[in-house]
Amino acid sequence: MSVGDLTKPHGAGDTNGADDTEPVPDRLSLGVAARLARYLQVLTKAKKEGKETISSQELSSFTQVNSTQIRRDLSGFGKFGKRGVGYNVDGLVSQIRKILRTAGQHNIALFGAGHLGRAIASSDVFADHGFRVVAIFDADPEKVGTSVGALQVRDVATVPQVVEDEDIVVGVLAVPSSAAQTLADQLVLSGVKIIFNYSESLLRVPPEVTVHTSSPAVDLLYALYFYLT
Amino acid sequence: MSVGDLTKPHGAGDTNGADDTEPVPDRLSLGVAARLARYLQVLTKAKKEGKETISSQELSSFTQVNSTQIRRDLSGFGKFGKRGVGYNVDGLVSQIRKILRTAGQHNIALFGAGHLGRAIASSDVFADHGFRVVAIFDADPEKVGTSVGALQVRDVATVPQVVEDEDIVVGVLAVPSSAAQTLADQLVLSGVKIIFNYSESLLRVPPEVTVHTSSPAVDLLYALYFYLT
DNA sequence: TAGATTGTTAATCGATTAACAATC
DNA sequence: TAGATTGTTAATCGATTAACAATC
Repeated sequence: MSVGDLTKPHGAGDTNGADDTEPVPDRLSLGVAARLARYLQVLTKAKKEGKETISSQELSSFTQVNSTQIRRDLSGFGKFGKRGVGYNVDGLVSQIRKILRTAGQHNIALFGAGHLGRAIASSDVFADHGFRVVAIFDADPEKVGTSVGALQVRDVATVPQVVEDEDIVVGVLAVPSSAAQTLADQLVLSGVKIIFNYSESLLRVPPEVTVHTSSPAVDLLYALYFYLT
Repeated sequence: MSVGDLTKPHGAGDTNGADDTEPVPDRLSLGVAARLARYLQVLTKAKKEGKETISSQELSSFTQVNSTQIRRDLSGFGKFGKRGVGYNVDGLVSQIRKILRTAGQHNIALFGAGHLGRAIASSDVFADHGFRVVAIFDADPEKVGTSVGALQVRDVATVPQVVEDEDIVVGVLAVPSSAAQTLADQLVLSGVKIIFNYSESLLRVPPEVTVHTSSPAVDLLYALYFYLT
């Protein structure tokens, strides 16, 4: 993923007047996109807890993002809030989904049927955001054919076929380091453009493919630093 | 964690001249700290793969951070690289650890002995960065006393005692949403200041406590957005 | 030497935030 | 109405990056 050319400020160049949803600009800046995704996470949880309305101040306390910035981020796309009241949780969720263009369903292939793989498959973190785990693979022949939730573990040899048949957009690697690069190569060959890496290895992929490496320890280091100082 | 007052630029106010390590400023800016932690993650993996030297360009390709910025981030603290060669991996790891003040060992208590808990306990993501899981808890009486790796699952009633005895700095919640807030409350009462939340719930904690919520789906949404546009 | 890569400058651009009028 | 919270302005400050001399 190149980072150099995504900087058009959101909302720039709008020419319409009295609507309450501005046209979504071509491309959000990296920061805005990241924050919107973050708001969405909190909103989704808030919705589960039955909250109907949320203020920028509340969103701020859960996201660590300044409340002015939250209002600014949102007001760039329309007037979603009610003064004196806050934002409607449901409404805001669908607005942000629209802005992030992730209102649809996206299919995930999961690699590794160990503890981590099973944890991911049974969790609804992904499901809440429109991602569905539609296939699980494991290199261990003994695991192939066994069930994980409603899915049967598949043989990794069938990856290209399954990617095509199931319209898979994201590959999630919950496998040992030793297996990760080979699987990444297969995913790339099969046309998958987004790889989520939970393994310890550094993946080498072509520039058009995005690898996101999970980094709980990095996040911890970061939190610890601000705790220690 | 308040975000408003951490903005002193790194390296500002230095008065020394001809050393190769500048004094570490009082507090890194949020961005620099986050990036340094990120570099550390890649360096740690590179080290495992036997790499002795790494260039800012290589670091850039694995971190998505511009190579100029990497050089700039590092040169703020000293001249760690060799022109024409790059950075020594080992050396850079210890320099960054020193800058982040996380060179020591820090103890973690893990909550939840399900799939996710076991995956975390058996992984070395944390161990690689000096974090050690020293206690595992579970609310299920049937699991208490069973083994997870070298550790025995403990009763959650013993949390305050264990936090004190084992000098626990971080609590990691790998439990269902329904249990998360209660455990967070207990951790706060026991004096733990950093909570890592893998559950689906929004945790309410006092301002001096930092909650980091894991958000793979948020990261995916973000990646997907830039893939779709 | 020739090639590579750092360290650093200088300029730009976006992010951040306090403050407050508008208004629910 | 009184209280609360949004939407927006205006000003500041930090992040970002191209470019290149220094030097391994």
